[in-house]
Amino acid sequence: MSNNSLSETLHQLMHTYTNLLLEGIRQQGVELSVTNIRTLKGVCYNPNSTALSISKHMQRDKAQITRALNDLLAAELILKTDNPLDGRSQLLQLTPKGEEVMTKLDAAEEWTRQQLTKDLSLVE
Amino acid sequence: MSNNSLSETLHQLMHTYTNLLLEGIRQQGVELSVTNIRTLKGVCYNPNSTALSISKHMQRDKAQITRALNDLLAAELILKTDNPLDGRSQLLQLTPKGEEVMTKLDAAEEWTRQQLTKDLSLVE
DNA sequence: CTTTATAATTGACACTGTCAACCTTATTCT
DNA sequence: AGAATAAGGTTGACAGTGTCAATTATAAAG
Repeated sequence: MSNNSLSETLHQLMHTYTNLLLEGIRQQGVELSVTNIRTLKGVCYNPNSTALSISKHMQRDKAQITRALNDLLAAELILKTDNPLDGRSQLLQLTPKGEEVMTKLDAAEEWTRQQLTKDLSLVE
Repeated sequence: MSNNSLSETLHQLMHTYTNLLLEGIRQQGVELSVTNIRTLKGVCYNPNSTALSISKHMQRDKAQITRALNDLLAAELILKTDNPLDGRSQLLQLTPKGEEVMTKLDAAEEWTRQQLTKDLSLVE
């Protein structure tokens, strides 16, 4: 009768989580897509990262990373500096504004986790 | 340093699972998108379902359901019959071909679950 | 110095999710 | 009954995500 497959459970969980996360992010006054946020976090947690290192570390398509980084640059959340070791790539780092956003994201993520836990506890 | 947030974990899990699932589905010779498959399963597990009942049961946008049902109709996996109780809606059911695909999907999903478990066991 | 490999970018496309507008049929209210 | 309102379904439009192939510029190898 009802469908309790792993697949459906995961999709539902992801749907719920993503919408909660976006709500939390908007509450913090941040106007970024989830993809861009993940990329920003990638820059934050990988010092001296390049586009490729983030792509590999996060197992995401490098085209996607390039576009996300452009958005983050336009929003002045990250900086690109020439890589002294390789003229083809640039090193990435957060701007102060990027750091600010990161703390807001941490708060949003923690709020989301609490909301999700709350929802789950209702299921018991 | 590294990013072990719930958000990133969920995204990675979903990415891995979806790709495995698609691989399993293709192995079974089925050429449907995940969305269409989920909708087919919705029809299967909700007898006498209508587009709206599936939309509500799966918490998905009814526009999305309409389009998925059209794809499933075109693939001759489901049938629409006039709803005798409401001239606005139609009842949905699987065709024999749809039933066949469902058994393949069950196999694909089980295979996917095993692959995922295998991957997880490697992490220990 | 030519060939080959790598970092990054760009274009193109499929899939997913969401919202608003719309059409048709039911229902409700006088 | 007839008008107003609600509900089922469809369509159009768009943002976001993921993937692949081709391209450009630089580095490394022979």
